[in-house]
Amino acid sequence: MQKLRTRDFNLSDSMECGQTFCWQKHGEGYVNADVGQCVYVQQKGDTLFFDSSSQLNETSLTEMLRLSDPLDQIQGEVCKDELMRRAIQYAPGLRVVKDPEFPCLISFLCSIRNNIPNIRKTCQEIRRRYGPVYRLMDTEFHGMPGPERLAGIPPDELRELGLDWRAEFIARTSMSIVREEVMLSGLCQIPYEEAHTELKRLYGVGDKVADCVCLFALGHLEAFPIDVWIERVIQKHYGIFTQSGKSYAKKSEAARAYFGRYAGYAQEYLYYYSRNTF
DNA sequence: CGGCAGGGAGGCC
DNA sequence: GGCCTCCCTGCC
Repeated sequence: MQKLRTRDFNLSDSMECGQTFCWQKHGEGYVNADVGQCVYVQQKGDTLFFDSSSQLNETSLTEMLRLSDPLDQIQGEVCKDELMRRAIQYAPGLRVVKDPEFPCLISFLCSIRNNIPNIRKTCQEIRRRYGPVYRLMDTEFHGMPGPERLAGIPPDELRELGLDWRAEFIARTSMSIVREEVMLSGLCQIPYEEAHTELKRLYGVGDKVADCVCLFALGHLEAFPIDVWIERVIQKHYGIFTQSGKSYAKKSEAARAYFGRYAGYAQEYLYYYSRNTF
């Protein structure tokens, strides 16, 4: 096990807040097998203990967990009101993750009108049946298959994994990636709006899923995904976000204008806080 | 007046 | 949630 000292970071809050389906609880820590290898991390106090199936340096882990994000500054900038102050206080060590693009995209296609346990289950079923196997800590872990593999599976076969009608989204989106109709790599270097528009060209990817990929995989920290929970928070506390229009685009744009360049972090704090306390 | 873009509503997957 | 279709509105 390697060691990495951290500050202002809480692993379990970051893993359990609902932002990632690439990381899974394992023993006293969490495992991510979707990065071309298998990575294990656990936290004791301010120290992270980590291990991996091939090799992983501190820099890579720092990127995956966004440990270099200036959290003090971020929280200072998004803390615009009393509710946000409480939401930050509820999980001050919560950081946005940086998950790999394709697995993140697939997991959020699985999330469409689905509950978290079932999202985890269906994602894991895809990994178990089609993904590469890694060995770590005397245990086998399956990672998310790549687009080439997924595109070759008949939608009906995917459907039976519990994916139902989402299978069509996954099959067609995977095919589009294989055909390079949309280039996932590269979307982190172009502006958020352009990446969002580009992602929506994929069949099954709408405003919300595109924002999740922008935030959790591409590092576009201004992305503000609006799901039913965040929508409730908006209705109850941020009526101002609906003043210039009730469409998704207008509301998320208003949230970005209000919270600023780190609106995605604000969304995470609000999401986690509201789901666990309201 | 017509044509057409944009947003809301409902049904279906 | 996303897609599709229908319908209303607003605009030049």
